[in-house]
Amino acid sequence: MSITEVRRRPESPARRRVLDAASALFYAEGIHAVGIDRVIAEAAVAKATFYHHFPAKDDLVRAYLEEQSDIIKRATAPAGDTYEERIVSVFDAMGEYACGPGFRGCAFLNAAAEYPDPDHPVRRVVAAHRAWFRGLMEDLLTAARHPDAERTATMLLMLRDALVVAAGLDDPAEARVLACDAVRRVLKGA
Amino acid sequence: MSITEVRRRPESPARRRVLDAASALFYAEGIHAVGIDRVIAEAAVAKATFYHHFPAKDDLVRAYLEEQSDIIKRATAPAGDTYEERIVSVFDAMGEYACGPGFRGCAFLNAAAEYPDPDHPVRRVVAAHRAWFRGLMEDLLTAARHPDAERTATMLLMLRDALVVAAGLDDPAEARVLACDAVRRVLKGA
DNA sequence: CTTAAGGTAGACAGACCTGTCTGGTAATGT
DNA sequence: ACATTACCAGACAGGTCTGTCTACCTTAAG
Repeated sequence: MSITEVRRRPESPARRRVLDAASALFYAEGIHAVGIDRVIAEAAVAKATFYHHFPAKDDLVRAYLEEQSDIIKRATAPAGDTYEERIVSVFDAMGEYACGPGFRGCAFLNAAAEYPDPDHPVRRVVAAHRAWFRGLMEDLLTAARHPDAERTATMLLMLRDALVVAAGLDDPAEARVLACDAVRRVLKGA
Repeated sequence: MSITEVRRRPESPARRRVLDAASALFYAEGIHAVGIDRVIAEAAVAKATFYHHFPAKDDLVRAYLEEQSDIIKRATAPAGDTYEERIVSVFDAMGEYACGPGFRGCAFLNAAAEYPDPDHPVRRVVAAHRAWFRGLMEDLLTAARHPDAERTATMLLMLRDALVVAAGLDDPAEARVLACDAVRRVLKGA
């Protein structure tokens, strides 16, 4: 499997349709609640084709979460003059997204709730995404010579969790405003 | 179904065993992942007996969450001299519990992840529990004449979510300390 | 031209799911 | 004495789950 090969067939249409259908269904209804038959029907793909691209359902779940992680990483661009503005801008963008239609909490936290084993490949993707976010926060803090970057970065990761959970269960607009406010208070209170 | 009747048979042994087995299994492995057959086998109860006490699986799930909510409410006793200490004590107690064995995040958030419909009875129990916690925080804040009790109470609810999520996915001891610290910063930054 | 890869359609196996039903036992309150 | 209630054992129905398999079609590279 050379790089050339990967480039030559970076994506097959059938695989793309499967991943799109699975992403929408898994996120909207939960992973265990959606069967393979539903996915292949929605994707208009033969069963053999599905199992050709994804040897098992868990591989599809992993691909779904990895793609979500990539999308979020690409869409996350801290903006602002001060380090505080840059950090708040990340939370505000997340809050804005959470106010859009079809938001149902965090795909990673929802998935983790369905996979109890921390060593499961799916949980590893969740852990990797959270580690990425925490690293982003720590980078922004250390670049600004924040006196307590490590601990504060973990707190900001926790506030991320708070935002997506509250936005999924209660009022997203309120969660957006309060999360940004809480971020400012946490940054100031160091 | 008079009060006398309810008092006379407040609990049957078989129902108790079912609820205990279901609580352990649902929390440890997830709700959709555990079938009725597993529950009745673990509870050593006949299938007809189970369906006699719980007409459908969702009734069992609701009873499970309602009992968890009652247990938490009974175990939650804010302690301390200042209002800040009383609030932090609640978070510290939650953090201590999260450091114990078998902790796998918040039963309510995990359940909500598996029930997408906000109007579902299970989701209503989740909403009621969260509303109780937020109300407890608001009461403690208003009793201390906090200038921004309503908004701060919601922030504290969000920090509760942050604590249970982080404790379930990362290091519970660290989550405990950082959550308490974040609570203090949020209270001071009003 | 041949071969390989990707695709379609759908039957099939074997397990597990929820929920119903039959039939019988034991205790209890009236 | 009688009726109700709780409980047990387990068969059963109808559906869904994951995953395998056969059989055939199409396209493109070597």
